[in-house]
Amino acid sequence: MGHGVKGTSPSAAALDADSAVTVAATLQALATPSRLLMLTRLRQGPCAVGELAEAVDMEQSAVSHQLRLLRALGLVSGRRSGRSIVYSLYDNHVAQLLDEAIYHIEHLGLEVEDVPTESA
Amino acid sequence: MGHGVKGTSPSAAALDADSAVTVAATLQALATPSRLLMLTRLRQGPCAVGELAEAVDMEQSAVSHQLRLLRALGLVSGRRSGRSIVYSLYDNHVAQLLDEAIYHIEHLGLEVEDVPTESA
DNA sequence: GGATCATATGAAGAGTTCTTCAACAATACC
DNA sequence: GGTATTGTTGAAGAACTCTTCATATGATCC
Repeated sequence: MGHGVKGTSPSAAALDADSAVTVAATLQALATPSRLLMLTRLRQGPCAVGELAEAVDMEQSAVSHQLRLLRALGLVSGRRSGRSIVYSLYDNHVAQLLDEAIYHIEHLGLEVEDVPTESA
Repeated sequence: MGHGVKGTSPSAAALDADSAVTVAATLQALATPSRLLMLTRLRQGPCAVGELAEAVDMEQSAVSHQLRLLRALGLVSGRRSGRSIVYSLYDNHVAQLLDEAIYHIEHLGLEVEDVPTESA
């Protein structure tokens, strides 16, 4: 069936209102196709801005704006190298977060189910 | 330090534009404090709408609207029980996604770092 | 120094999203 | 049946997000 959660397992996530805000802000960063593409590209290895823009097919300016967001959240970091600036994922937590998010989501009970409240 | 990604590890997440949209949509569902609180509450066990509203301190109507979204994405499901409707996380992928997201994010290089592009 | 390349930044507009309020629906109780 | 309870739904507005265009900064090359 693919349904039903085991109940409160040991590592159940608990969250106070404050952490919720922080966590939400970070997840927001992964919640856009453009950023997700940028991040998965970076997950494969460091990459300069222009290159990145091409890889994900966005304007360079747009990429730069998004990079700023990602930087502010501590998800990526950039180092200048000659004229370009090379970005990478900040650390392995970011890489794993990405991997796991994608993995779980692709194994979910495939989107779009809207029957509001049907009784058997 | 706490920096640097090992490069392309075996399970590197790859994503085409289409999946990116799907994944982003789902992550969007986790990217709001209200929904995050609702989900972590549900992660502890099933719960009726009213109860949930109280638990996360939101208006019932607001909760209902968000539940609809979560339902549409296949993250939660509701079963009528008498007058109330009891919601639960849809399956373990959802629970794990939540746990892992929270875990990784709480172990990230703590938010807000804005130095745009510093050279060494 | 002046031109050029690579990136960042600011402002503005279109499009979304979240919440609230008011009304509606389904169930239970008497 | 009528009334109370519990949830859902729709409309409307405020707030926020993403992209684009134009311009600015910093580094390199001649």
